[in-house]
Amino acid sequence: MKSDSSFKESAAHSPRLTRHQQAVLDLLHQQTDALPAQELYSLLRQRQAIGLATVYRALETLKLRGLIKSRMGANGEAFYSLVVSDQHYLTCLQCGQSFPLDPCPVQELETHLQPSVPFKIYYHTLEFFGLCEPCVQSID
Amino acid sequence: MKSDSSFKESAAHSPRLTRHQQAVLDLLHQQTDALPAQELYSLLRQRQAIGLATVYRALETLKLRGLIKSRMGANGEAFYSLVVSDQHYLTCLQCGQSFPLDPCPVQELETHLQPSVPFKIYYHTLEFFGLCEPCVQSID
DNA sequence: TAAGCGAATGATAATCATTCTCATTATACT
DNA sequence: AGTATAATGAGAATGATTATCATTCGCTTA
Ligand SMILES: [Mn+2]
Ligand SMILES: [Mn+2]
Ligand SMILES: [Zn+2]
Ligand SMILES: [Zn+2]
Repeated sequence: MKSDSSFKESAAHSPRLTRHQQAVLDLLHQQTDALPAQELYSLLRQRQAIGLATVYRALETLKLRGLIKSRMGANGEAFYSLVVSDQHYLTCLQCGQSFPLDPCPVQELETHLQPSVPFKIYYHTLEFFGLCEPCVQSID
Repeated sequence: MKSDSSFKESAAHSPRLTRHQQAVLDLLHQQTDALPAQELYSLLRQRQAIGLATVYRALETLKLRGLIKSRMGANGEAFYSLVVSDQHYLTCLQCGQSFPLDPCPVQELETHLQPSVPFKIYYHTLEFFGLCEPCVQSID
């Protein structure tokens, strides 16, 4: 059998992913950082014909299935990544720079929390905000 | 002396808050939940003349001073609240409903983290996403 | 107190990510 | 193949936020 670079979903009752939904998911598998929808759209267009609305709809579908997640950036754009990725940041309110933080400090918490709530948890967001060293000084 | 319902800022080097900035801060002191800028604008207008742009600028100023914080809602609108408030939610990806979660599970973590990073932490965001009980079933 | 000046304000236009519309096309099933 | 259903794409619409820019405010100084 020949190798298959796509990542198939094995969910029991969910309908199969469409070609475009699969393409979006595959693309996210190749990324190390979360990307905005518009950026994913540009990257996808380099390889195939696809509409922007379709990208947004695919992202919505994948998110409802618990395969990907999104975090809202400061300027109202959403950044998408795989649910399995688990990266958090310190973000400067002044210059906007983000500094990665690892490991995830709430992974264990989520595991403990899940059994105690009537809610199926897919993922979490966690971010710290403040001022980076250079910006703290430039405020004076 | 007569009582003063406003909340004065005692920062050492920061310029005094303007009348409108103070009004925004006072209004946030009266809220139990985070509110979007547009909503704060409506509430403020009931008591005084003020421009929408001024509300946004006041919120930005107050945030840079570490007095208030904001979290981005799913639809791209920011919700503002006092930094001292510390409330997190479980949010359903399907119906959008939010369920409060207390106490804050990372307050202690933030305290431990602060000394180990070259960054002045003002506040954090933490949110869990997934499906609420009714929505889990309606998915099938 | 009057003049001067930089910051703050407000009305409005511009921006821009996201969502909506609807006609067209692909897919699943008989 | 023929029909029902879902997906797609082009472009318009939406709506929160930001940028403009002329005016006003607050404060210092003569
Ligand atoms: Mn995490
Ligand atoms: Mn908290
Ligand atoms: Zn910074
Ligand atoms: Zn729900």
